[in-house]
Amino acid sequence: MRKGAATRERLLAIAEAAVLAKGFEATSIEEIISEAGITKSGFFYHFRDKNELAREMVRRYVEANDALFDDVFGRARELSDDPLQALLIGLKLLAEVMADLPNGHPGCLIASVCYQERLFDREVIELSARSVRSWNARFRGYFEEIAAVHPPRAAVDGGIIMGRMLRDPQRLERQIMAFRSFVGLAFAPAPAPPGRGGMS
Amino acid sequence: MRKGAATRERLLAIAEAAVLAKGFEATSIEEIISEAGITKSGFFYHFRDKNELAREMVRRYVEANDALFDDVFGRARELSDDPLQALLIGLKLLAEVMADLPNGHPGCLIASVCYQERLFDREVIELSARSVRSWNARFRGYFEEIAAVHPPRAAVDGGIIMGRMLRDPQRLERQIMAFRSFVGLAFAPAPAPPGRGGMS
Amino acid sequence: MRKGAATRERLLAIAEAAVLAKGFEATSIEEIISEAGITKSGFFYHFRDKNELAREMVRRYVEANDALFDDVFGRARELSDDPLQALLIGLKLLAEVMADLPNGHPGCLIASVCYQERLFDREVIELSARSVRSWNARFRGYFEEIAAVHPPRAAVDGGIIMGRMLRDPQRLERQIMAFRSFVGLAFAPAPAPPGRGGMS
Amino acid sequence: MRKGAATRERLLAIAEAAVLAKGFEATSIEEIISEAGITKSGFFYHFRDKNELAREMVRRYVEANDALFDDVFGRARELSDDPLQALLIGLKLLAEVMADLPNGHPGCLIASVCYQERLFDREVIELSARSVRSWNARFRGYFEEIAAVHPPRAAVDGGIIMGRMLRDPQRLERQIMAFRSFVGLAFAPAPAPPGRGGMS
DNA sequence: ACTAGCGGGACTCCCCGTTGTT
DNA sequence: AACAACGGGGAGTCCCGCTAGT
Repeated sequence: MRKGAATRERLLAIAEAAVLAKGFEATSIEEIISEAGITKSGFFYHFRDKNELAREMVRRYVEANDALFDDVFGRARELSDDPLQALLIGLKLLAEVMADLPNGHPGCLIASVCYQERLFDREVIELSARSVRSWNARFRGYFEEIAAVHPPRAAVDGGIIMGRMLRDPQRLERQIMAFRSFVGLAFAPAPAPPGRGGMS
Repeated sequence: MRKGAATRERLLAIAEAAVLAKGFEATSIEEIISEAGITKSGFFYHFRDKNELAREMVRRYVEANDALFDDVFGRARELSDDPLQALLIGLKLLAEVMADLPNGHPGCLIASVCYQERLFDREVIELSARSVRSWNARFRGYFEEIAAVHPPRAAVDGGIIMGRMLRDPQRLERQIMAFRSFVGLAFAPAPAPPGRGGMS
Repeated sequence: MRKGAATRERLLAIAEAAVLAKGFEATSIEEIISEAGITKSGFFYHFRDKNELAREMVRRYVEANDALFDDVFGRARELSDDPLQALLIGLKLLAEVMADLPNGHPGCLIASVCYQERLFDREVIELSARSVRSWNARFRGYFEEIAAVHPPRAAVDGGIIMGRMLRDPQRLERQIMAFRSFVGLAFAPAPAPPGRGGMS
Repeated sequence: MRKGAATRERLLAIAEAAVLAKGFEATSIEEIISEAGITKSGFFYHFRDKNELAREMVRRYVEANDALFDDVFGRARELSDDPLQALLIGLKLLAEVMADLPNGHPGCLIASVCYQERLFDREVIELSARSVRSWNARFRGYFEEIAAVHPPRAAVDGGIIMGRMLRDPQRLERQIMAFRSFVGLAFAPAPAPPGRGGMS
């Protein structure tokens, strides 16, 4: 019972690393178990099939990620009462965490899933989509808190990956426009941001 | 010879769609040829092996993408002499192109390659990296032109995917910091329209 | 110990149904235990291996069958002193029993074994053969009793299955000839009701 | 094209022999190909999967059987104008054919299928049922021709196997009753067959 | 510019049975 | 009387690529 849980955890960790490097289909069970030092029977005792492995892998990743975000932005919150300052501090902390990873960020498991969506069952891709939506909600929440204090000057959101994951075709368009307004802000003479009418 | 080129093109198109949906490893030659209506021998007449298919697929994708960018930003250039205005117009045009795609952007083949890098030979991933670098160079060029005219207020660039593709672990950190400065700009003292947020 | 016997009996019943539907090899232990609601270890507590299950299954089936025959023909005997009448009564009773089974006769386990003989150890197929021989002996006995009273007009016995089970290649030939003499009798000059025909 | 058909035929013959000896599930593809002297790839070139093998195997068996019956009873017909005599001759010829088989009748593939029905797809079991029905129809036809000339004295038909194959639970009951009337005929004083009222 | 037929080698999944524990 | 965890060993499927033809 105790040993079983440890084995299971090891399998998930090994699988995650392999999937990030080669994709899900290209990651064979044989290779996972050979690294874990058990046999196929052991693997199939813990996971009924490869898709159950995927499910648990994604679940694990999402949980870890949420915990990290909660931790980072929670600590940031304690350092400043101004929500804008808190977010900026949080992002700085996050950047530091990422910078501390030994060989770069291993990559986003969700993005990997998204580019092989046909391989996974409903549950896995719903899990992924839900997780993306929760990140979205988190930042939207922060922005609304900030907007209540500081008047905003521009709007942002997703990208190609989010558009795929959430099945929202307009998201890419909005994202390009957001980048555009960022460019506008970055180079604009201090006040007077680029308005819609004056440009296209 | 004419018929051959058409068959080859069909194979590449079918393969690209399948790879975007399921990844490269999960896309079998057998499935491509069955959709193309030829036999395996026919496939191997056109491509010596699966990696040559990948190579030509990526080459095709990069060329189409570069042509699109050249077209969009070239036309934008003709509409304004100010490089900042030109970039903003170009991005607007790009967003329109993306919005016109029937069922959303099919996804980025390069990103797909990036998340399965172990599967491809040197040439394919170099091709991809070169392409990413060229997009980078393109925008850097634009930014430099702009900076020569307008004093900049912040700096930008990549993300997780770029970091992976170009093997530059610090890029993610820089990207988070860029997003951070964007947030700083967006809410800095100055009036403007309200917005929502997110991250890719 | 009481609970154990019940579990064991349940296992045998589930196994018998599954074997009749799919054959012995196709009936996995895993599926039996899942239907019985226990684990594999529980199964191996009751049966040392799969062949012991087969043995006990066949033994159980043969015993039940013999008991049924003893009962039916025993009761028939009490109803008439003439052995021919007794046999005819017994067959009628048997037909009634079969007609009362809810969804038809489940099939003959012995026939099933016979068509997968390579899968079983000596003991199982000997058990089966002995059982077939005992049915044979039973009917031969009845026939001899009858022949002592009524002069016979023809002779009968086995079929393909019996031929296989008893390893007697001539049996099929004899069976066809028996059917032939039956046909001869049925249509021989003498009045009687009309009929339809077939063959097993 | 020529070589392919020969290989395919060999595979079918080997498979049939093995299935008759051990059942379908217990007959592994590996063992078939090893006897045929080719590799698994060769096998899967000819049959998409194991069930397609089963389908073609049954189809082949039914065709051969029908051809044999047509031949035997056709020849019998030419030897006598009386349908009863023709059937009796045909059965004699059939018995001779069976007796000439080197090591006894290999067994009935249809019976084998019938005892593992859960393993096969719809098409296979329908094929089998259709074939059984066609045997039935054949004999019924003969009997009707005969009955038109000779007044019949009893009725017959199927058995356990037919009951299973055709999903007709009453068939076994009728079969026992047929055997009963046969016994009655065999031992009855020449005329006056056993009537219903006088016995049960 | 293709096709038929097959080799060789995974990969997923499953299955029977064992060992240690309760 | 039964469970957790795993060993060892295929079975069936599929896939990439080659050769010989046409």
